[in-house]
Amino acid sequence: MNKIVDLLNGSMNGKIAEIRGWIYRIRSSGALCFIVLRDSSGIIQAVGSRNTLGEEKMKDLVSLTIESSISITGTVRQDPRAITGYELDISDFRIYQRNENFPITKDKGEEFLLDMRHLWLRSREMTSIMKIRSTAFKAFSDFFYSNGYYQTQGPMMVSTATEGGSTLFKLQFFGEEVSLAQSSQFYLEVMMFSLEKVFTIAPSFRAEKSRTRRHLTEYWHAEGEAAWYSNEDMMKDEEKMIEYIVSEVLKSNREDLELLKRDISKLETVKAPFPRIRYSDLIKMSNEWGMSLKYGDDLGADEEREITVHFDKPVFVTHYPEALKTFYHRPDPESPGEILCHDLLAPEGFGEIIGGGERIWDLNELLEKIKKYDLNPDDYYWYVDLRRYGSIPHSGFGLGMDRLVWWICGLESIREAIPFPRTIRRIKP
RNA sequence: GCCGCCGUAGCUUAGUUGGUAGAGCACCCGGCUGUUAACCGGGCGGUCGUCGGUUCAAAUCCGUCCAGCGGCGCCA
Repeated sequence: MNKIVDLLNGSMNGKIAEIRGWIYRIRSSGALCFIVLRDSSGIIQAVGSRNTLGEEKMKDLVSLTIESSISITGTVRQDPRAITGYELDISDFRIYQRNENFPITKDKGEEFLLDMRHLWLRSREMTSIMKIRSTAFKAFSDFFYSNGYYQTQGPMMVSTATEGGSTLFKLQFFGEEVSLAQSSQFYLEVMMFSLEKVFTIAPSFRAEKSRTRRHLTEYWHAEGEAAWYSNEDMMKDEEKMIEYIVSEVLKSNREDLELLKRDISKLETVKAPFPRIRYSDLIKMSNEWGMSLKYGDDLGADEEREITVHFDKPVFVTHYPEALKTFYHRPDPESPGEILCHDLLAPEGFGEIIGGGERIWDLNELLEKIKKYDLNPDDYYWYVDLRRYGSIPHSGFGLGMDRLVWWICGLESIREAIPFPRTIRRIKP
């Protein structure tokens, strides 16, 4: 048994091969029939002729439908007329399943394809995106493993909010109301006290009623937390991590990027270090670029888009005003009113893919912040305990893996970057 | 939550100043020895999202509800 990709490099030319997979295209012209077969490695055209196969078998072959499963034996032959440069002269075949008509044909709308996602995932576009996604997930883990981090896991059913109260998915837990995790950050902070440097890749759930091309209600959140790290230390790991993931995709998925018509030159410039811009400086710069932002304004999606087009690589925005971020961020002792945090904005208008920074590690400072944000300290007793017993400076980050894949692939919507998107109006398939 | 857009055959859609619905794909039948989401001939397929209103007459104008998409906010 051969993989299709192995028939396309010339080494099998003139030899007998057997491949199996699914019918990607089928056309017949009387005594000839052309089948483009697909497997996970690629596509190749196979040619059946009545003269070779006989009337009966030819009829069997010609009447097959898109996505029927079949194995084909034949002779590999180089032919410029074939879609991938080589084709297979069919000497024999075995049908595994003869399909009813496949629901997906050409000219399908986005909504229909989302309903048929379980079948649309077989398309060449989705296959390429999923291969790139696989590379990205592997590269993320590999990077942190080789930089002294341990992989760990937090719970997905939680009783504590990380960010705020309004965006939680509630569910019943033996009579008690609990919620789905919005982030594993607090649990990573716990694990940090034994493992020092930790990372996780887990789903996060947000019940925000977002209706944009960059939001999912269930997304894959890649988070890290590192003991003794400053904000700057954390950014250094992150930029190397992003550079590594992009370089791994460029190495392993060049053909996939080409199939997606991604401008590869836009990815080749993604090399550390990335620019770091303080929020206050960004406000000044943005006014030179014609935006009317004043200190204290949050960066909206339009502003992010406008900012990122001035750079050919991702850019860190640091030192936001305290009021713009949540309670656990550590204020900068050297710059009152500002916090030691960073967002990473992906270029070409894709915008925020990482949020991170230094965490408050002083007990009283944290307790004051909890009070100031009108939160109940009892809900956070274990998080507060971390500041009670051997507290240390530390930093962390959260990366939206789907947003990363969305940007690397240059996709229209983040829904294309995940196999089974969950949005405000989609829970199937 | 706020703002905008859309809904016509299984799918993608055309439909003029209101005059009674047209195409491509898919599907079925037939043809074709080099097709590239082939081509040629024939066939099947519509409560024009729902309910109501205006009118001699509504896919078209008005209102309602339903469904979807996008933008903002929130964030990754």
